[in-house]
Amino acid sequence: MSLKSKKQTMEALDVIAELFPEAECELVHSNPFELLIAVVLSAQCTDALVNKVTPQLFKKYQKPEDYIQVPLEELEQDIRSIGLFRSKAKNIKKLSQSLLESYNGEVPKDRDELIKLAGVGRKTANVVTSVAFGVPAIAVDTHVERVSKRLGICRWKDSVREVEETLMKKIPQERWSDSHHQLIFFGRYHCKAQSPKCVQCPLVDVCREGTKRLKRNVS
DNA sequence: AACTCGGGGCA
DNA sequence: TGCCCAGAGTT
Repeated sequence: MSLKSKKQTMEALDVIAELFPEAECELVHSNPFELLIAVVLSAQCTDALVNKVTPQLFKKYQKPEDYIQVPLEELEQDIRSIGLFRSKAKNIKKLSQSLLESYNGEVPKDRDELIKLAGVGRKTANVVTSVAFGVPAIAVDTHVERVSKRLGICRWKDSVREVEETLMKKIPQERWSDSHHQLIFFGRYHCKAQSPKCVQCPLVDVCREGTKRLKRNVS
């Protein structure tokens, strides 16, 4: 099966953009440091869950120093209602330490620097650079990966890195950030992992799974 | 490449 | 009440 061309990819993305024209980062934050913490917290849990703890959290902790000074158990307690809180608390303390030691307590704008921080991987680094600093980037999370594969924008067997590279090749740079958010919204609310809304999907005929699902009478 | 980590949310 | 969701780190 041949890969979808640039033109076909952009046609599909235009349809998605029409469905979610207002798509943007859903993590509540008011500066790059808060965003970084929010994205680290959001690993393996939903943005909605993170948004429940961050208002109180950001009131209590504003600077890297605040996270360094607090006992680990207390920070764990403050984020207990979201998953993986132990490792996340440890990572936030480590990350804050690195920020102070190597970056004067500021969040670095360079993706390769961000990725060195504890708890920060490709996805987190891309979100922070693009949302906080306006650097064009495509962060590949499970939604982006699933949608890209179902629509044939990339190959089934592609790694996260390959998905990212393919998307960057097929999408003009000025649309990276918008498309990234629109793909996430499309995956989260429409092209869901288990129960995608194929019946009302404008892209069924393009999709590798859609028509099969409809024939099996799966909505 | 496969496995682990830990909760909330929803059927 | 048990299944589904969601990245980074480790081996």
